Amino acid sequence: MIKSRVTIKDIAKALNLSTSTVSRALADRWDVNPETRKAVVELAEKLNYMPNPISLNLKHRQSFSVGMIIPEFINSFFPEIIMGIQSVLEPEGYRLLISQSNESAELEMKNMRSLEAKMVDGFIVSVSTETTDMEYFQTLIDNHFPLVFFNRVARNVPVSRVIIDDCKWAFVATEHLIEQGCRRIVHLAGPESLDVSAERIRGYKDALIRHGLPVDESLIIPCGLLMEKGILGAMQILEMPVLPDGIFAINDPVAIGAMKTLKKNGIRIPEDIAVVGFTESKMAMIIEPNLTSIEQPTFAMGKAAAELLLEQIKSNCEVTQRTIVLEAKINIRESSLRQPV
Amino acid sequence: MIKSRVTIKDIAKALNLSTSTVSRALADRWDVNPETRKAVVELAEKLNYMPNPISLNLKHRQSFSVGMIIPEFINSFFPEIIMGIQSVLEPEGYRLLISQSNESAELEMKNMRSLEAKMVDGFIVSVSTETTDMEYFQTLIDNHFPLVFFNRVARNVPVSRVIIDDCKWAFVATEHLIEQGCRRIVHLAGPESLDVSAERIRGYKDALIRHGLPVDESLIIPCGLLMEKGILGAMQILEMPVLPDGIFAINDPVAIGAMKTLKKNGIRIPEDIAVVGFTESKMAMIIEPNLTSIEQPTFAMGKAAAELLLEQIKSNCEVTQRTIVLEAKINIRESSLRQPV
DNA sequence: ATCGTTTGCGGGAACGTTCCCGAAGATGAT
DNA sequence: ATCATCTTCGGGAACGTTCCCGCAAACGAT
Repeated sequence: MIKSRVTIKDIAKALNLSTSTVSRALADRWDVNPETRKAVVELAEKLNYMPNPISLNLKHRQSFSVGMIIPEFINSFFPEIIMGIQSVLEPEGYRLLISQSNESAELEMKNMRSLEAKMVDGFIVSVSTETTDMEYFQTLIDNHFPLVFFNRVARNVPVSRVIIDDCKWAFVATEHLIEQGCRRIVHLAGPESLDVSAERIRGYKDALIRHGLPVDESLIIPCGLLMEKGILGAMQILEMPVLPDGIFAINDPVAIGAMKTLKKNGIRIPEDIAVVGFTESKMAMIIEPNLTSIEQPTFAMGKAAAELLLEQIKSNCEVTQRTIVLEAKINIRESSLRQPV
Repeated sequence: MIKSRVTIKDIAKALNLSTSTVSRALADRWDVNPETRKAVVELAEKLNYMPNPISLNLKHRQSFSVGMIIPEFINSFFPEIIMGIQSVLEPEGYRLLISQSNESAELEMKNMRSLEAKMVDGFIVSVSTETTDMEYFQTLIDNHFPLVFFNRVARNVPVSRVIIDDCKWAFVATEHLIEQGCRRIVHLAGPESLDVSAERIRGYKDALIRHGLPVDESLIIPCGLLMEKGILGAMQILEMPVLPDGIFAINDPVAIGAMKTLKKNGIRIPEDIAVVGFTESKMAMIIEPNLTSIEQPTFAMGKAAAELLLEQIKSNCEVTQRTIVLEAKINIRESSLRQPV
């Protein structure tokens, strides 16, 4: 490999200077003759000198890279968050190492250990559905290792996080259905292990109670996060003695799976059953009727998470445990529109 | 930051050995007393010693990371490829640094230079639609810098690539429409700057000719890659004096944009116009009717690209210029099915 | 002339690791 | 007993950079 880059030594030798002086000249220090500096800078330019980042890392005992742990990135949710993170990290000279857990706690742990061995300066994490053991995270925190959770946060761990108010927006989604005349609303719930699932159930119940509707636990169907689960959920709905007139789903794929199944069984949406999803996806605009959904500020979320992490890294890891709650919004579309707003 | 890791020195000091001996013991060299080795290994284990990758990088003058340049990753196409790449790179101890060009040649260049400064050991690239200047790539090749293109390859550059036979599969898609009885087939074409666009046009024309159909240049509508472009394309179609009876689109988003517009204008799919997309996406199964599409072997593509690159890196960058052509397949669904197969 | 002070530069250690080379002590052969 | 050989280990340079320290020359002030 002929990748012998120009080093500071080459410049020093060419100009008959010491490496120290060249280093200081390039760093724009005061104790170097303006003419010397000029010569150094010009030669560096000419030779296309780029400082070797690896040796700098060794000096600083930092890798200037951060590890990201996500469950998947086939849906556009996490890619959009990554874009937000990169927009902060890139200008600051940090690299992002992305690692998928495929919803497996074991792989999640393996990836984190691997990234730790690679000396990342911090972690940005969205936990898998399987993750229950918080010991490792706790150890990181105890060692003041920079760590930020987003979206799916670990329970009972004192750590910085970037989230939306899932309860509130589940409330908004459910309330919207009620306003559209729904009186018997099913909730296709997420995995129990996830904090967001519980929060959204809470918001769903709150909305029912607020509007004087009964909370019927049998209307809360544990589903999951995938489209296939939505199909299964819809099949359970079809077997109900009394059909519901509204569905609030944990996310868009589940909502869409349910819609496909219901439609196939001759149920009209939104006339018979109105549907609302969560976490805006491209698919919402493609399914017919278009899906009403809660839109999360993905880019801003990534941005905030990265900023929070950099703050921790740069502040020599003082314990700046903070929770940032971002705003979301509801996109009302045909799947829930029974009457003009 | 209390990230003082255990170093080889710590172990040496604790056991009253030299760093050389500890290094050799951990590297399982022959010239070290079995008892000494045992002591070293055990203490390393106990102290949870992890070799500092940065100092190793400095020694090897390699960063053990590869840069990836992609136009976007909101669609699932590139994420799936990334997964394929990671499956190869991870076990070999290489990191992947992903960088988006947002279809901008300028940003693409900026990102590549930035990654070069970070001393990546190679590049895996899918060029942006804007990229026309191949000089930089040529320079890399001249310097024997490890480089692999996939999917969207640079023209006229002698370099390794991983692709599918776009011409062939465009042929298959078009032929399928012909077999379904289509006689007047529109092609919603991709950006002219892209190699794949030209290849798919060629395959489209070949199929028409092979089946004795006229090639009408006015039926080739330059579109782009986004759903919005598909909508515009469909609007052009609607203004045609004679409507076509089939559409072959450059990709799924364009096909779906077109379908939505056509449906809105009362055109039945596939009865009036049959539609085929390209590069299988999740959306194909969601749009109604479900979209017939050409499915690319994304994971295998990423895997092959990574293997090709590692081969170049490890072989000290000998010029192993190779082109790997992978198989694809057609998924026939309702959007093109006029008669049972 | 003598003494501080400024200005500009170089020496060398350090970051954590590997690896070449040499040096002991033990062992074997003559 | 002598010498070659094997075994086991340590010294030290190197990777590219920064940074602390010290040193010399030039300068001004006394």
